[in-house]
Amino acid sequence: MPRKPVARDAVLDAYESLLIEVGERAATLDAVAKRAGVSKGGLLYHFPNKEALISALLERLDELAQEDIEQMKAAPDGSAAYFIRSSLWADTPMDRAFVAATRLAEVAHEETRRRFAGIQQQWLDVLAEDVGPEIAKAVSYMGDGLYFNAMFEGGQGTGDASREADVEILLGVLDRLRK
Amino acid sequence: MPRKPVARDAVLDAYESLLIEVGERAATLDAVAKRAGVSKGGLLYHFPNKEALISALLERLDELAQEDIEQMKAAPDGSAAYFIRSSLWADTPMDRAFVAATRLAEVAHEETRRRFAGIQQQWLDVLAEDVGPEIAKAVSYMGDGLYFNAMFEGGQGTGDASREADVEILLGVLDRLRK
DNA sequence: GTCTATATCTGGATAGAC
DNA sequence: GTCTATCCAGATATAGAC
Repeated sequence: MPRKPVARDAVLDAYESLLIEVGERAATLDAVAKRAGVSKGGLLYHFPNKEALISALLERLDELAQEDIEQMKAAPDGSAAYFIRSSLWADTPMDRAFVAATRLAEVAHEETRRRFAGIQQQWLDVLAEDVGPEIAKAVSYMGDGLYFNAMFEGGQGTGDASREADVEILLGVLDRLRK
Repeated sequence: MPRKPVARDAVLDAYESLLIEVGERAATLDAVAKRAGVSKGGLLYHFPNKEALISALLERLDELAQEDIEQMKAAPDGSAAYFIRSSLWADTPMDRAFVAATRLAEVAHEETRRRFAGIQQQWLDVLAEDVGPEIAKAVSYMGDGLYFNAMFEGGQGTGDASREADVEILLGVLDRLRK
């Protein structure tokens, strides 16, 4: 099994962090290299160009999303409740990869959008098994709304208790809909 | 009453369109000038720098948002239903200004984010009058989720009937919650 | 594998002619 | 008011030394 070099991962982590913290525009190769503690040349050895960096990020996102879907399916109180709870920023590897990728999608990166659509659809399918197709839509949109709102407010959704309260409210709404 | 020059509006329209269609990154002064049919120098006569362009866009957004809030309050079947319906991309002046501004918010433009938060809060207040604070949250998030999803999929949410069906579903869910 | 130096290009902005 | 010409900074990417 070929082990990936650590420097490569460090670069990818740095790129991800910068996308989250300062946005796509400021996540330059210079900034990424500096954050990762390598030179620009060093960075470009691992990722020949910026697209390669993006591709690697999307690969990572897909892997983490698959794991997340499994977790969701196995959630004891149902995938819908799991989904709503996980729509809160928790700084997990999945959250980080997802938000980072979102920054790219906004910049009209088509490949990124396609990936999102795929993940989205899988979520919806799992939700439909739990609560049926209609409520699945409602849950899916609520979760997305929560997610995007949290993203907007402070770069990294810095610990605001109000969103957590909102999660409780949405879980309450879900219960009402289940009946 | 001082009439604003048409060229100025043309420039602003061009900037808005480009933000929607190609994203923040590609909405350069060059591109905006070309789209508006003026030279870069001509553009910079009306807007001395890019920030001025952004400010003007946010002003426009605020004006349109205030009008929208009034419409929402006056909606015959309640503000919640109005809100859900208006979360679909309809290529209205309001939609255009909103989505364009979203592109900036993603790029971590703080002023833009503040404006969004303000509008968001006003919507929530109006919704709460209609359906109470809890359901207001649910409706708000569903609407936002719908909005962002539509935004993501094709630059301008090019006429897909499936989202319209989703609106009907969400209206149905709203009815169930109202009881 | 990683670094330095450098080439190339593009975007934002200024200066001044018309 | 609008244009052309130009400057400057910063971003991507290449070349080649170590």
